[in-house]
Amino acid sequence: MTSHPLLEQLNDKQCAAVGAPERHMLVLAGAGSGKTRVLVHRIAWLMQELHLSPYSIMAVTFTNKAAAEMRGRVEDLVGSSTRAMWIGTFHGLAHRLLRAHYMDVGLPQNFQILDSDDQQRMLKRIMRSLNLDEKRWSPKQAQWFINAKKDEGLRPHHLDGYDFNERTYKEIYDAYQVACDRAGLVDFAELLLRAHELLRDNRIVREHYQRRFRHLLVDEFQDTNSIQYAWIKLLSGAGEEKKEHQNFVTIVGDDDQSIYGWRGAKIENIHQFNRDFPNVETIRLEQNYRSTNTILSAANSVIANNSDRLGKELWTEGSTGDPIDLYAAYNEIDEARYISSQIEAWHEQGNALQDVALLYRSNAQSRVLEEALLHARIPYRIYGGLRFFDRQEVKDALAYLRLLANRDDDAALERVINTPTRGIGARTLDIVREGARQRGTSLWLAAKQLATEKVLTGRAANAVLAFVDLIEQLEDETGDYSLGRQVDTVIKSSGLMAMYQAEKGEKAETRVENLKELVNACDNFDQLDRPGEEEELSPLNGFLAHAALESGDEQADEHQDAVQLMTLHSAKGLEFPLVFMCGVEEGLFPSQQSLDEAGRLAEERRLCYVGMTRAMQKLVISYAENRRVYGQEKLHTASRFIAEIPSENLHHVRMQSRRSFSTDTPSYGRFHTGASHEAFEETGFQLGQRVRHVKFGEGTVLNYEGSGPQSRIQVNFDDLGSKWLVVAYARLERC
DNA sequence: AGGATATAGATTTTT
DNA sequence: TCTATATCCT
Repeated sequence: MTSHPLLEQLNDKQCAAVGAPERHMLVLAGAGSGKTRVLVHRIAWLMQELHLSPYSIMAVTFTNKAAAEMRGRVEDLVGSSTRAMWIGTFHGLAHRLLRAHYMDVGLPQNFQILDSDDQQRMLKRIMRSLNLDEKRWSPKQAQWFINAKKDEGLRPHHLDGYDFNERTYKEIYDAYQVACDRAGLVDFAELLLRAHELLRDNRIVREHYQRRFRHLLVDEFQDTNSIQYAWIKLLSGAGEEKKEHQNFVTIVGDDDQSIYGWRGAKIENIHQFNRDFPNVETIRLEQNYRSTNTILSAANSVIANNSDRLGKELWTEGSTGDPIDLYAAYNEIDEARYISSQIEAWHEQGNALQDVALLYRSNAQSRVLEEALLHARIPYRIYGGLRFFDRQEVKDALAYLRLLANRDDDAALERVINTPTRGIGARTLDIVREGARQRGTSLWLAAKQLATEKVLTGRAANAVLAFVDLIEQLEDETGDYSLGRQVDTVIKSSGLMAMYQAEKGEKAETRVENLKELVNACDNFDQLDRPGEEEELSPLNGFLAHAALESGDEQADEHQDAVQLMTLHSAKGLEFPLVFMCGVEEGLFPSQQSLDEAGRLAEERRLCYVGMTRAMQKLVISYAENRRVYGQEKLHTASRFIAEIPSENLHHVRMQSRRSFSTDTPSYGRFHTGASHEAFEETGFQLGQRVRHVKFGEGTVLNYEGSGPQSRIQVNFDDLGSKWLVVAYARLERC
């Protein structure tokens, strides 16, 4: 292949993928192998070399962030607009399809999207109305059930309902769907399912898109669920007879980084792809441009313990690098302190804090880490908190807007009919709900009718009518306002702003700020600036869709130099020079629950692989031998994943560095107040160490008091439980 | 309507 | 142990 500007600075494998002739392709892209680069260059190649119009290309991702990055990089590369290209998330593109064909799928033009919080509230109401035993059936489980079925492409009538549980869930699913349909509401799973049904059942629509999209590219393919895969298959026309058009699908993914099986991702889709699509060329990207050799060989060794892999081994031309530090902490506080001391050392050597990531298995672990960072005055940022459009006050405001856009939106009405309180209590609402149920109408209409027909009387009727008036008047008044001004008026006239202003405390102040920020966001919301949104959609509906589908990840002050804290899951796709993997203990990572179910352990191991391969220069793994879990002190052992790392790649950190324990705040921490750690270590024992007693047998050092030979030491004996002993007399042996 | 008290439940997350 | 929510009071 002769050199081409698009192929410069790519390795052979990358070139093969970018410059391939038109065909189905499976790109197995290992961590840090330049996956996005390949995708972006491939799209540019299709346009520049194969002279394809951007109109005929669709690229699908899972997150908005990935979609935005891809579009930006393609535009930089080709230097022209990619507006006609469909680049987006599965949900975003499905939404687009439904908007364009709302009549074909039986939705009102102004249908709205329910996020998972809305969905849960909706289910709660429905389950109440079905008079289900609330002890036995929870909205959470019902939500899980329904979404799982939708992800499998199943409607209530597909369920046989043989067992009692399923029969009840089926009933809930049914009632929920009826309620959503009546209110013009679509949940996330429904977006995908409805779009799938549209393509499946409507030949004209399907063929239109098949003709249009000659090339389909799917990122993070290992995370696709059944309905997403079915979607791709339909769009590509795979397996269909007599086609006058030929479509090509490129999937990019890494089976070793599939960590979302628990929410329906089907790793098997990668295998299935080879069966469903003819003449697939598989290209492996195994050269890693991120990590040191040490980190890669450790990660390779760990993942090698999984079976059924497509097979891939990362390598690098880079240096060996430092060994992986392994710190066996006495407890979680010790672990956090060790980490913060290491970060201080890193920072003092002139390195940036934002280059450091602390990764943990579960969110609950962040608290202790935060305390230690706070104490050491190290700034930090936690990834994946509550997002802007998910905040209570913002959702309240949006619910008013939704009601303006669509009076039938029962979920929105329920949320704000008495927020702020306007004398419409539970009793009145019950009557309205019942009325709506009997008449088969929306809550809005029922409320209005019941109040006018004097079914509701006195104060209740007046309150309901006042609410009805408020909404109708708001629509009249703000109908031709700019979006920002409209929202501003709604927030003020509804009394929302006043309600939050009346509350006191820091929390209330932020809420007021957030409401103002929402007005700001509306002012800055420019639909014309949004590629792929050229279909007619009112500014209000455009903004509501934006809020539901892109709930706004980036928080403020992200430019401050700060350590990043996040779960292993949210670290996927990111990289950091220095990475700490914390709490690498049996029962925590792999998690206890994953040990019970087949296949889950392998996913935990992939998660470990993902975590390790985030590190560029240095990886530090730590675990605590004692950890408080739900208030209970528990003994933990090192995770099996640690034993899967070759010992030549590991460096066992034996002792605390001196400075890490020079803390002068005695109240900090639960243990060893008074004596210093160093003084204790003079006794020859360490916290967490295994010891043997002539009579009591073997045990682990838990705690100590005092220093020198007179110090007392607490040992948790394997057979007898914990005992306090005086070091000088106990004649303990190390073992 | 709001404040105090009981009780369950507690991986992982994007859209 | 901590938290979110449900229920019970006033």
